[in-house]
Amino acid sequence: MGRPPCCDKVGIKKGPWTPEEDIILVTYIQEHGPGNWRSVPTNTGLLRCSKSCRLRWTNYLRPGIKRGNFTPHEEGMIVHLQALWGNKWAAIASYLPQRTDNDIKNYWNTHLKKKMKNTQNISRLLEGWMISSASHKKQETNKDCINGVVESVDLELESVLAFDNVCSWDKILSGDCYPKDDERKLQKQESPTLTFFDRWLLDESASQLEGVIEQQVN
DNA sequence: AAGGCGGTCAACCGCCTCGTC
DNA sequence: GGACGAGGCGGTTGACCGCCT
Repeated sequence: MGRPPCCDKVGIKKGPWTPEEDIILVTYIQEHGPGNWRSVPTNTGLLRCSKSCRLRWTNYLRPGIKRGNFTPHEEGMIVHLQALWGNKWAAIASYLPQRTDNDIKNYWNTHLKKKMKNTQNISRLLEGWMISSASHKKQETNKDCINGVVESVDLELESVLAFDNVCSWDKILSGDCYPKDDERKLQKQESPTLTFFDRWLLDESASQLEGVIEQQVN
């Protein structure tokens, strides 16, 4: 016998919240404050599970939530923190107080994971070329060239993980680099119109790969 | 015009953690 | 120390939307 559900499923409404339900929930929380979610459905008459009420509040209705596009800085923070901690979305969200863990998780799954995969694929492709070129006459030259590209990929990765060159990787690992310091430093910088990944995928990698391919052909 | 398809994101599910008794 | 309950968390789902054919 497993644990009983958090609330009686009979008569519980599911699916998207209506504006009326939102108003009821917000009004109640403004009067009583968030917490004691178990009593919220009973006291408000909402036909929602207590968990659903909490989730609606924390992910959507809570004041101070920033919606819309993520800035390059936020993107860099997410990539960096995800690399450090893995899928600890709540911990990552604590460094981005205007974003919810759900938002960050969705953004990672729909945008960043794809970009990271592209980067890894290109890196793997280059390594593959390195192996296949072993029998080639220009083996050493190619190897050096491809090694250089792979190295630059690593360096770029390191730089983005280090908040776009604001903080060194060593410092981050040692815990000497905190988001608030970086925010101040970043405020002095021009905001790039493209993210690192966009720039890298569009420009840097394209031109470098062209060079490698040209060498392979020649 | 309409059906297919993929991307996005709000919401749900079930497990985990922590506090209380 | 263990049972129980509430809240927290991460993975997953499904509705919706826009684009493509």
